[in-house]
Amino acid sequence: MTPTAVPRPTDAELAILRVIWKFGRATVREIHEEVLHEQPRTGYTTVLKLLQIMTDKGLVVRDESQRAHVYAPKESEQSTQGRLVCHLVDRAFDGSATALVMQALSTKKASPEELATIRELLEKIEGERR
Amino acid sequence: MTPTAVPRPTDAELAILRVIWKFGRATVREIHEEVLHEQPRTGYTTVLKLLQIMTDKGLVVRDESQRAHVYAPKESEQSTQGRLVCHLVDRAFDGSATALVMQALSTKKASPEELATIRELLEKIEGERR
DNA sequence: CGCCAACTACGAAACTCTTCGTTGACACTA
DNA sequence: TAGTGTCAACGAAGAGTTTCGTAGTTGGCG
Repeated sequence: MTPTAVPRPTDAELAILRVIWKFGRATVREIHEEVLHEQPRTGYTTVLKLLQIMTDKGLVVRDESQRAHVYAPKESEQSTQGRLVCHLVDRAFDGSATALVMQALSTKKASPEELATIRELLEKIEGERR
Repeated sequence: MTPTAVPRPTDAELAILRVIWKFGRATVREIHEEVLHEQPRTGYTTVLKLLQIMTDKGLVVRDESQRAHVYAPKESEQSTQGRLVCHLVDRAFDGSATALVMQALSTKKASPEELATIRELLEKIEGERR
């Protein structure tokens, strides 16, 4: 099955996607070992099964030319994150991305450097408005 | 059962929470009619069942003094949103709230007024740093 | 009182998510 | 070639989510 629209990844799937994004491409074993750092109680076959499901869903693509299959993301990290943000905004913030931004800024601490980066982006957006 | 920690609401639960937040408190019928505007194919008993589950989970509190029970949020809208944002930040943004903010600002459009509001918050945060 | 409408409660079905045990295939090596 | 370790595939179990049909309860009214 090859769905046209890439679905939202689940929590366990995201844990795997984070590793694949980090490495670019990786085998099941590499992913498994990396996942163990975050979730020490994860079985190898659990990761494998997830990857098979994710391949069916179209979240990752699989290179089977080697014995140890190599997995790569189908979509960029940004695209996936964007979809997740949109979903949360619609679900919990009545469609207002600004409300989410305010919430995020209030809740979690950002370093001065990060604040400066956000400020730059703000100015860039405001600049484009004119 | 009365769990100590309030869990994250599911998607269907959030649709109901949005209505309750909007009204402050509401009966099943009121919630159902409001939900119909967004999800036209939702049965009355579906909403009722969800509310019963949400009561068990501690997402809402129920006033049974009237025949038509009245539901109210257990937690504020902000607290719930904060928890959801934290979860997404951890799951998909490697713990960086800034990355999520950047993504949200890039993806969805904000009005000049909203941008100004965000800018104010930024300055307030930067001010507290000193 | 007896009926109707509105309401809650219950249980089950269908579906997804997550996990893992088992199996069989493959390759290296002694 | 027989044994050992690594790998993917498969199936199933258990939990959670979502939906809704059905049943039982309650209040009001003729």
